[in-house]
Amino acid sequence: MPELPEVEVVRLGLEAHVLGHPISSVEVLHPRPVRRHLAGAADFAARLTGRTFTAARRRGKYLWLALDDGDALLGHLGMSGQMLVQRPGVPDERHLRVRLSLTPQDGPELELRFVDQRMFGGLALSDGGAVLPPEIAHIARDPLDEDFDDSAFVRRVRHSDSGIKRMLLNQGIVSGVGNIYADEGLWLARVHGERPGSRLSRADIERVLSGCRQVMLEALAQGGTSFDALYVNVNGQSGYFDRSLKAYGRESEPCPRCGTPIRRIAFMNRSSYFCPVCQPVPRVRRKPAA
DNA sequence: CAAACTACCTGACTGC
DNA sequence: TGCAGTCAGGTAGTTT
Repeated sequence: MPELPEVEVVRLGLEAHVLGHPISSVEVLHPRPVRRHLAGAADFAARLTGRTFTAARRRGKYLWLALDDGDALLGHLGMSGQMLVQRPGVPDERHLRVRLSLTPQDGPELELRFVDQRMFGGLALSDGGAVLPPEIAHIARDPLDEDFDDSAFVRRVRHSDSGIKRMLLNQGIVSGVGNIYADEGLWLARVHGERPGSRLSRADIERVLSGCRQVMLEALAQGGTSFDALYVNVNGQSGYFDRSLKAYGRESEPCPRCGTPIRRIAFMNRSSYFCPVCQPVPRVRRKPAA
């Protein structure tokens, strides 16, 4: 499940491999991943053909490839998306959805392939989106962005009665954090995800932020190992998941800090994992007497 | 107007 | 063996 670190690894791989090579053809094999391109698949293909990528950028879990004329190819990996850089002739992946053929001035042809089993992700051509696509103007900066405003985040959290995990997952407040890293960051900070923002101290919120940063930087360090071989590791998977998670997916296993079994609860149609001792469940707030 | 809910998708897995 | 049901979860759109 690609969250910020996985998307950043993909961005680094794209930056290393696809910039400066004219797009010679575009093939859309399934309409759904280009559904956000309202003019349709044929227009999507026609408008990309002949153009060249000049930069690979990211905000949160969105990434985009700037084009030489100020537009951009905007992408999101959704739940299962991958960007693969392949030589032509390598057999198509089972869930290959879009193929961009690139023709470098010198050197062999390349393909940028968008592969996505579940098709929650997608690609679109963003008019004027080279610097920041207008389609994602509502997406907040992510905690690894040097311009992320910690004190504004703290203020916003403390002015809301929403649970802290809900706010971590709200990409309009802070981007890049998904269910997995939210649980890990909260575990590191020893804060329960259902504690209302308004009842957290400044220090609590700062610990949550730094917890999220820590776990995302660790994942990035593990996932960003080698992408200069072809058959790029531009795939939205980091080796982080199985190895280093402390809480997520570890129901009934001992908390690495105190040994208490990790608990799982339903949350927003998904799961939350936490240590009931390190991260005490907030006392249920009683409604004011009528 | 913010918060909460639902649709979108496929494949791995579980239980009968 | 087969098949229905459940789960995974980011985002946008809808409802409350």
